Amino acid sequence: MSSSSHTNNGLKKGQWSKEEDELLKAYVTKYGEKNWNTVSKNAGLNRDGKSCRFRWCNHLHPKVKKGSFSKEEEEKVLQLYTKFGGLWSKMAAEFPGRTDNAIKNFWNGRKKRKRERRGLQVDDELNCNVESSLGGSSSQQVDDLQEEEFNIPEKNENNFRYSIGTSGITMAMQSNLPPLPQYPQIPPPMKTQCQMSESISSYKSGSLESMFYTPKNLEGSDVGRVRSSTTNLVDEKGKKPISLENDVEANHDNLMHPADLCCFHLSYHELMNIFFAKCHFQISLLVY
DNA sequence: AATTCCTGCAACCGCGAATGT
DNA sequence: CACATTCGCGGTTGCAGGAAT
Repeated sequence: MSSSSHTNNGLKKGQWSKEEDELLKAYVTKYGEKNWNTVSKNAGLNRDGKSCRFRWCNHLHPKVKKGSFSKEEEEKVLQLYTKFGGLWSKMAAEFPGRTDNAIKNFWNGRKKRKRERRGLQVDDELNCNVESSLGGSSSQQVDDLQEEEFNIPEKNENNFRYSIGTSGITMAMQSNLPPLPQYPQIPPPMKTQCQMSESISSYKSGSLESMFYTPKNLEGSDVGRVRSSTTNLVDEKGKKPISLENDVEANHDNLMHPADLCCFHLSYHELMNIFFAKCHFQISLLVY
């Protein structure tokens, strides 16, 4: 993108000059934010109407806040993402001072870095290979993620390896587990729409995200298949694959609320184990 | 000091929805 | 009702400047 480039109809493209900003600001302040094509003509700007609108809405509007996101703002973005998914304009509507474009840039920037660090292909994320978590390579991967994203200190390192990251909490238990602590009894899990037929507690490891944010459509609804090797998550029609990352980020509507967890025969001990180990993390971190 | 790499972010593009004629 | 125009959104690109080598 060159600051001096032009479109094929002679309109200017690229970076805005101070003079152009002043012209646009003066015009919009006087005549208001409408009919952007006439703004570009009448304000003496050799710019596309869309470009004028974008410049005003994202930079010149007096309510636009510039600069990097504070810690509080980062947390707010996270909250809004869990609420709206990738609907940037809706997020911006509840985020005074920040535009949809700014929020989108912030989010995509983080996501890009995260992916590059992990060195994962999207296809890899389609697979939640239960066995491989015990192997070593993938636990190294989650360790890296853990350190880089959240800086979580290891506890009981000889017995547990767990991590919280994009695809949720991954936990690989090794063979010499200590006895589980005693927790108050809870009623047996209820069977609901998913009708998982086996106890998920029999897994040695897996992605906790699949427990909390579970696609309503789990191909085949067959725990045996899930356990044996690969979990294929698909959309409502059962055709389009859903990556674990996209479970939350792109297919928010297809996800079950954590409150629907009762559809699984999930081991209470296993859940408690994870919660007590990492209780200072909010579940919302799972989508980060 | 020069070069390469990385990151943030401004801006463009295509598309669908809304509105006007 | 049909078509044209405008608007707004989300995805993507690529520049600029700082950091690392």
